[in-house]
Amino acid sequence: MANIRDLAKEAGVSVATVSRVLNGHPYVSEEKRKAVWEAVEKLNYSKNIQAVHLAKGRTAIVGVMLPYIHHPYFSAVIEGISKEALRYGYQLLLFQTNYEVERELEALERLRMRQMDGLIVCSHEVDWEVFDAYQEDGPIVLCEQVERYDFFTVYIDHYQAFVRALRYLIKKGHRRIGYCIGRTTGPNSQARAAAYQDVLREVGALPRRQWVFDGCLFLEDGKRVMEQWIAMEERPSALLVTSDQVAAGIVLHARRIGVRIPDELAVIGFDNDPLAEMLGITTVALPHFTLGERAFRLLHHWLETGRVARKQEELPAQLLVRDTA
Amino acid sequence: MANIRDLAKEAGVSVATVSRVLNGHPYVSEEKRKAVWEAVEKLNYSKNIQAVHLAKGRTAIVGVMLPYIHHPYFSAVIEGISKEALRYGYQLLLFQTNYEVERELEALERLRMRQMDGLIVCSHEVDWEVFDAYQEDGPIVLCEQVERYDFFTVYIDHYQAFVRALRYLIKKGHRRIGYCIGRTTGPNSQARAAAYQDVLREVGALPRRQWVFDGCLFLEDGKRVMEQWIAMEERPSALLVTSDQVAAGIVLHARRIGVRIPDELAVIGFDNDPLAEMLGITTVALPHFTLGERAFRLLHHWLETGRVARKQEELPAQLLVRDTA
DNA sequence: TTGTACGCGTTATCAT
DNA sequence: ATGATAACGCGTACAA
Repeated sequence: MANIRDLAKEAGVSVATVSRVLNGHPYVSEEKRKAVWEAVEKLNYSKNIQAVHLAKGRTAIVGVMLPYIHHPYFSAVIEGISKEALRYGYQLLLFQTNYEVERELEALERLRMRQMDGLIVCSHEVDWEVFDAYQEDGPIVLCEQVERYDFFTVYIDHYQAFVRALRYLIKKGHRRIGYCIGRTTGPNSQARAAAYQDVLREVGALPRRQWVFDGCLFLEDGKRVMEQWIAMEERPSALLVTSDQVAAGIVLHARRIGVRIPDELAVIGFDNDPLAEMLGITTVALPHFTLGERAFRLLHHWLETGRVARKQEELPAQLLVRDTA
Repeated sequence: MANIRDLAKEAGVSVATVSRVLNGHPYVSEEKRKAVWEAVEKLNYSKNIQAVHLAKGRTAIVGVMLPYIHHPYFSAVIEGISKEALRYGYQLLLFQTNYEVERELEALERLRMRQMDGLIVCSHEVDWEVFDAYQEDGPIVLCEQVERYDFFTVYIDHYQAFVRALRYLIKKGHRRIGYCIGRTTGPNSQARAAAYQDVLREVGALPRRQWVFDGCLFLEDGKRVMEQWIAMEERPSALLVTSDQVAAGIVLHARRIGVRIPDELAVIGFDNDPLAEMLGITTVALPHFTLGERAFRLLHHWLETGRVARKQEELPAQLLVRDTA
């Protein structure tokens, strides 16, 4: 493949001039400019972007760390990131981790190796401490509320969102309340657990371990929850379900087996997935797409200017009352 | 940041030796090896991957071109690609195109600039001719059946899949048959259109333009289709719906407005989405995840060995009869 | 307006 | 086993 030196020879100019022409710099005579472009044409030249990256010390690539892609929540976040990245001429490098520590560390190492200019972490397993250690290698944006460390973050206040949904259920007269969650680790999950404890105690209701359903991510998990629920001696009368997919699974399976919702079981989902709207599921709308957008913008603004208005940004959640609670 | 020369100086060896140690080459004395690793530690050294890429002429990065991410079909394909990429130590660079020609060309230009070793095209708008022109710049895998050009392809025979579903409907006595599709352009869509024409004519039934519903991608589109259907003077008695999301939208809205399925309207979805299973939707199971896997493997095998068993691979589709047709 | 020369950080070849 | 040195291809400071 032809390189910049071949072009220079062909066009009868210096490599510096070639570079200037290629990058649209001023102070190049029209005839040399023309000669260079003709050489480009003739030699079928194309820039080697790797060399550009090396020479400039930046890549206009942003890494995206996330456990899996095939999930409405994460694919919405990426879509938001992607849209903004496109807009500002950045590219996205994907790091799927499956919540494996090994994978997460590898992504961080890539930041250290300067493969990308920054990293957006959608969700993770390793401790904040680890991320903190990598902050000197490049800007990192976390999609969660962080205490004790000084990170760039864009987040939803899951504690408050949970509190609001719980209070709503309590106002409706519920005291036996449980919830479904994707996993129990991770700050978002822990915030929810705390809210659950706090609010229930507040009204003298009993938080029960067996009313917390773990591993709830997909539609099928909702079916499983419903099967467990029906088999229980003491059933909760209401469930907070941190994914509308799961909530939909619950509602659909309930219909099938003749459990009346919300009379026998009230359900509040999270996300405001189109599926929740279609099924009339009461839900806490979460701005996932916007979360991705803002995460990218924060990173981008930092990369381009070296400063930001504020390092933390909170996004609102909103309870949408429909038919299931 | 410390570089390899700093290491050499610190360890009292040459850069060549440093490189050997860093890459685990043999023929290095134990003491020098130790000295180098100590220098790495002391100077907090990390490789610059951009320089590695430049020097080696390859990146172990694969590009993925797709219109959007936030859709069950595409996110399943990526998940398949991602899983295999992880396994073989490759990284994924995302090119979201929104089916805009401009974006697609940009992705191809990136291949030309050697930003990645190869490209997987999940779906696209531009003509095959364009892709053909870029084949010399790196291996390209298309996820569709291609005639007239010699591409790497992994595909589902959508013509046959459609034929089989249509024949099933006809055997059930349906003659007024329509279908829902994501878009009308693109080889997969055209194969389906051809199957529709061919099979209906075969039995003397009438293919009708107004029974072809375009722009059907998401759940909400199913609702829209149902509203259009109910408003029709002459309604089809059966619909092939090329996305289970849309099929679910149809089925759910039908329930709501009291349209009996399959009696008044038979529905066959595509994908075998969990939602289809939960709703008892008859569907044509399509191996999206596997498609992604195979696409990556094909590319990977070519990159590593320079040859493949065969450049084209067909994946099976299977009709799963449930309750809606 | 143009060219020379060096820097970016590695890898790889070729001596020794 | 080890070291000089030449690629890899581009950007740019500096000089002219």
